[in-house]
Amino acid sequence: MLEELNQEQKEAVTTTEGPLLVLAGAGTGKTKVLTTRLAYIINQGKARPYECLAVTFTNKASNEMKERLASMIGHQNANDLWMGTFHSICLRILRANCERIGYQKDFIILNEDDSEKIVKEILGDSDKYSPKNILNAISRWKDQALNHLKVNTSGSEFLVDARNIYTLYQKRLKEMNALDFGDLILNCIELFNLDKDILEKYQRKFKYIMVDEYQDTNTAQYLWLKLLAYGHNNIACVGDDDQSIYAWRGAEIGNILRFEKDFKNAKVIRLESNYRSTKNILDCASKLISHNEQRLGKDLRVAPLMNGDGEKVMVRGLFNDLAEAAFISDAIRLAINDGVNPNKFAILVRASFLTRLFEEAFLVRNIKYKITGGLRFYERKEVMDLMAYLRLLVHKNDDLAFLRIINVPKRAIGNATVDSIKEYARFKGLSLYDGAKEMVKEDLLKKAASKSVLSFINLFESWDNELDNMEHFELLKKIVDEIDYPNKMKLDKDKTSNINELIKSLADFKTIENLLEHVSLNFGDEADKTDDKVSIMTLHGAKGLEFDYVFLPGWEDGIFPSSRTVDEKADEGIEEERRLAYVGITRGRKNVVISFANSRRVYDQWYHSNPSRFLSELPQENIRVWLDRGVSMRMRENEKQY
DNA sequence: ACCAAGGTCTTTTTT
DNA sequence: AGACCTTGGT
Ligand SMILES: Nc1ncnc2c1ncn2[C@@H]1O[C@H](COP(=O)(O)OP(=O)(O)OP(=O)(O)O)[C@@H](O)[C@H]1O
Repeated sequence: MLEELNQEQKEAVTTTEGPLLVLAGAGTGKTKVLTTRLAYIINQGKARPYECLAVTFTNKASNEMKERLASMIGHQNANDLWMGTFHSICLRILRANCERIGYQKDFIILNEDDSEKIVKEILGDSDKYSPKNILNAISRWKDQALNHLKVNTSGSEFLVDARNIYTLYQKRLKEMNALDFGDLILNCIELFNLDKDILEKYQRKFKYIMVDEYQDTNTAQYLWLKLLAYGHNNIACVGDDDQSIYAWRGAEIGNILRFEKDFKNAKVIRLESNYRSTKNILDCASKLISHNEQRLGKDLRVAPLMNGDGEKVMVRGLFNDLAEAAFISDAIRLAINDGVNPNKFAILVRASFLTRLFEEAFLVRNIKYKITGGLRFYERKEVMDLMAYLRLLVHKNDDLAFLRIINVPKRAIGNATVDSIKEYARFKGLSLYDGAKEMVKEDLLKKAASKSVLSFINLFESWDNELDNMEHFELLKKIVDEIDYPNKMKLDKDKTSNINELIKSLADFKTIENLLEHVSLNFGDEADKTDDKVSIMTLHGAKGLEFDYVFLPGWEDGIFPSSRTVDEKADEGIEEERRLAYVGITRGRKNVVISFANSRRVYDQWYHSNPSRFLSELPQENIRVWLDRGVSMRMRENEKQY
């Protein structure tokens, strides 16, 4: 097990006691070290699997690590580990203990859409603020582990208002027995602070704690870890400050910078041998990231006896975005014809709308691809609608689900009726569903509306009766039929097939609640990595992955670095964009191609675009430049920008 | 309560 | 361009 590792890696694996930080650049085997370390602890008998807590950044990463561990420590052991994202682990702890902080065990988890609707409702007619901005403020507070009582508003009118809305928002959530995403961590911390017995139980339980991608943890996650690590003080974090790319979501690069101060007697191990990429790729990445000021600074070199110089990184300038997509997809087509597996290629873009052109180019050339990022399956309107039926079916107090579907498809229940139901339910302290039911019984609605509402309720009561006798996916099929969804909503073929997909996927879950939870935690649609497809994804989505051939299109000022970041966050923003570029380049094993286009269509309008400033930060001796006629790598002044 | 017409935003990244 | 929302007429 240890023989595959170098000296420093071995040291990191066998240093099991006390706080440990593995600080190392891309491709140095941080994840591999973490995985091996976990196996080492189990195989040495230092702890039982359920005494180990391992936090990964995504659910996908967690599944992959579990899979690799299964071959090292056995399937059963791998499954018994407490492994998952911060959110899924906190959820597990809260399900078991949430009554202590005033929630019922079957609390629901709201998605962003739901949260926004609640904020909108609180804001009412006022359009002083956008719900998005308010919700963003609330989420960032939660990332900092600040509940609505702790928020410091320091005089700004916006912050004061946002704080007041935060208070109302939490009240509303509690009424619905609901938590949002950020609450999972915040409430877990509050549970620990409130009940020392519960905290101590988990402190004793988790003999070893391990965290991947530590550079992208937020304050709340740090505090949570600190509470748990207080027991055995065995906490190992791995990360790379140069790969911190989630500050916009509340991640605190300070966590990794402060590690030695936060955890007394911490040992820091640096890994400097890169086992992934060629020298040309590494030199490009290192030079680029050296333009950042805020960094710890690390060396990165090709591991001995590995890879070698390889080919130079190509910088390709093209006339427009279509030519760029054609160039890349032609290159991939040719390589596939030569027998290269499509899954060796990745196209990594700054923003998900940039995947569009590649999708089209691939379809024309008959190249198999998979797109990750952008609108996810469970975020599609038609899927969310039907999920709302399932939500209301299992939780009659899910008011948001009720509001979503009470008149979808149209059943002649308009705003006036819904408002009167809201008012009545609020007055009586009932859920909207129960309120509506009672209003029908007491004959409090207009005649036509009453009839429609009754038939809505009757549908649910009939489905309730089937809940125990019928396979869930068949019940969903029945629901779709009875409300005549595809027909009434005039769904096209794609959307109808999404519905069927949803019905099929429900068959994989024991209960409807399982499906709902799976969706809330953003477990993807488990695309198997075994399939032979080109990956098209955002740079953020590519974190932790590696590919033989990596294409990085759209290196244009305004797109990458994104104009929004530049406007809003100036230097700090640019540095994070540069880290994103570093992440992109270091995904490549053999070959990296960076490209930019002179003009690009955005919102159906043509814009001239300047080459990204990052291009001029690459070392001349490691790149090979190929520009179309009339395309220059220098910036043009005074052109129309995005 | 519904619908058609017109207006507006959209695309930064996601647990 | 297209999705989404508001508006005013029915
Ligand atoms: N000692 C080693 N010998 C051979 N290959 C290694 C060794 N250590 C790591 N590797 C390989 O190097 C690659 C990168 O490893 P890994 O993904 O663990 O790095 P990482 O530091 O987590 O990277 P990143 O920060 O970019 O996500 C993997 O393919 C891994 O198998």
